[in-house]
Amino acid sequence: MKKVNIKALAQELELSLSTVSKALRDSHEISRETKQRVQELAARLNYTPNAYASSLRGRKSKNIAVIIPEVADSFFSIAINGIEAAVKEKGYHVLIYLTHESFIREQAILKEFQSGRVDGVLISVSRETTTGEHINELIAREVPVVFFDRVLEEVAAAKIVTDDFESGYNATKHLIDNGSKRIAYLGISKSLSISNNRMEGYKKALKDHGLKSPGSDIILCTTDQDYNYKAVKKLLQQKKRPDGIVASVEKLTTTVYQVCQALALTIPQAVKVVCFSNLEIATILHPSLTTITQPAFEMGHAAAGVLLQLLEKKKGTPEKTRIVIPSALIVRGSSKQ
Amino acid sequence: MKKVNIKALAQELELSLSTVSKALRDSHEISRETKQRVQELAARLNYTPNAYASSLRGRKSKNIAVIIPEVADSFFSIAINGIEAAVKEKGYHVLIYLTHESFIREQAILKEFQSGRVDGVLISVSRETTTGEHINELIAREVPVVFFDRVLEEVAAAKIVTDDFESGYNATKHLIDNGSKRIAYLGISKSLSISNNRMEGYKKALKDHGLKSPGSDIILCTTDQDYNYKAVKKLLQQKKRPDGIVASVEKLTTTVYQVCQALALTIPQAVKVVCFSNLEIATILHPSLTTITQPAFEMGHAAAGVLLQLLEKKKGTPEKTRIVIPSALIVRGSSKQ
DNA sequence: GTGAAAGCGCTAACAT
DNA sequence: ATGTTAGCGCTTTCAC
Repeated sequence: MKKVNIKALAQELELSLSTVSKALRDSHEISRETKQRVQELAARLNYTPNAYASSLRGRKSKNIAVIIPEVADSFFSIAINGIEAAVKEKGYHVLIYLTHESFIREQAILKEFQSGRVDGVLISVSRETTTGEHINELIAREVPVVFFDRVLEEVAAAKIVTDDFESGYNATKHLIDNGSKRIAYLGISKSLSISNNRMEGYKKALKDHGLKSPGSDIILCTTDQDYNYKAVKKLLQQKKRPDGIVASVEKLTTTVYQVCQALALTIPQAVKVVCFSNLEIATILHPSLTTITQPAFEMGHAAAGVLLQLLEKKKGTPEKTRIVIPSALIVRGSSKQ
Repeated sequence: MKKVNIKALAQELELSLSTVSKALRDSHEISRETKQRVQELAARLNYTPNAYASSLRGRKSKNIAVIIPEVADSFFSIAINGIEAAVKEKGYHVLIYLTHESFIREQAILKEFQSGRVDGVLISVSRETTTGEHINELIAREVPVVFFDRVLEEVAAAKIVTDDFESGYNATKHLIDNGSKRIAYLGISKSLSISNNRMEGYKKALKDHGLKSPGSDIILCTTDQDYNYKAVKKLLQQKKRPDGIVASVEKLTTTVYQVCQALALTIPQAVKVVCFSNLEIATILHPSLTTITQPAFEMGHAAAGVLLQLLEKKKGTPEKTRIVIPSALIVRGSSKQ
């Protein structure tokens, strides 16, 4: 099939390239009549402009990158829905990049954005990421970056987050209110903003209620589920074991339930559990799972919204918007008194 | 920051554009010495070629599109992992498009690919899709298309599928073997390949074992979870209700468990359940869920592999590869005798 | 109201 | 071994 580009249209209509181009973009300097002829033919031949040719001229590809640790995770997949919803209206396209929690990959991915593959970047950093050099470099090249969920405070860029500290606090307080005396915290990184903030909230709640947390009650989980299983098992096999668990990420739900089952510890009688999770299926677990549910869709949607604003405006000073969308504690069976 | 492009490099080194270009691509017609100088400077200035400029010349953007109904679904999100793994090595980038099960959106999305935004397309069609016109049009424009999971048989393109018929058969037979006498099937579309094939397997299994299925035992679920809940409830409230359920998609798991709980029907004693699902969490449901688990990662990986082959080869006749990767029946508590 | 021509960044055919 | 040039498809001055 011969390709239909502006040149083809122009020849067919016996007009010049520029007239056709202008007509297609509905320029006021083209007569109504000509516009109509052009647009009609374009529709008939199913003309679609070559996005990257315009990109080359105007240095905007209408592509944005979304960099996340993982897709197979309800928070991130729902966030993508939000991003897509916001972006679609404005005609942008979404490129997905997975770091699999590796800083090296994150760097390599960002490197590719230095010459116009995408107009802007939405990122939730890997759990290994401790420095923002790679991101600053991108910003220096005038590629707008917006963080969502997992942010790097040291980088001056817009950030969309949830109230991690408060959520950690609330989750912990909820367990205390329901009778837990010794509460463990399952985190995923020493450096990650969300994990840390949630942990600080946890510590504050303990402190406010006169409870102490032996260092051994805080566990950093890894991407290796076997390792996590063993670590949690060890935690719950102690003579004086915790009677409450705050799990800071969804992936740990299965681990906690499995370990409890293996050790014949009944939830919530022996151990009460709250998990940060967006899994719809939490309702049908046994017992149903008390969760801190993050506004995943809204966060994705807001992050994309801010990025689009940055993109459509003239790129003045990098905006330092900060939006906080609260999470909700949804009480279910796993934390019952 | 001033942009570093080939021209900048050339000026700095006092070489011509083409020499630099060739040196960067490690051409044999450039002296070792020059190559070294060029590559050194490029590294130092952090030069990244503008992908879309090369795209314009060579009409390949190194972008591929993945079109799926939904990301917040374990099958599709795991499939994306497989796609990403296959594609990354070869330096391709992944654009994600969600149809939300709408045919109209699917058409609109494909339309955008007619002029080089992506080099190739991986698609799992929406449940509303019954015709392949939009896809054929793309193929006519020489954009390679590979189907995975949800295919359209009428379109001549490569297809990566799982053994849906056999899986439907096995799931049903498994329930029969475990004592179910009346088995319902929850599908999602009259036209969709997977739902149909699974249903045909279900019907065949019933027939082979001398069981009949009143038409009312086959329910087509929608994207409206409330509707589904009511439909399944109605199904199980009948005087002579089914004692087995084959649910053809993951989203229906929650519905089935909730309805059973609401009606005080114990799984598996009152109703046995098998669900097509890749949810890791199936193991900790109560009872744990018997599943048909699809090779999601492998299917995504294989589909991307075939597409890359199509892309790297000369685009001769559109290959009609068909790869079938079997699913596995994983027996757990929900179907116990 | 329409057209000619330059140029976005890069590559490849064609000199030298 | 290195350089010159044309052109990918499109937009945008700048002429007419």
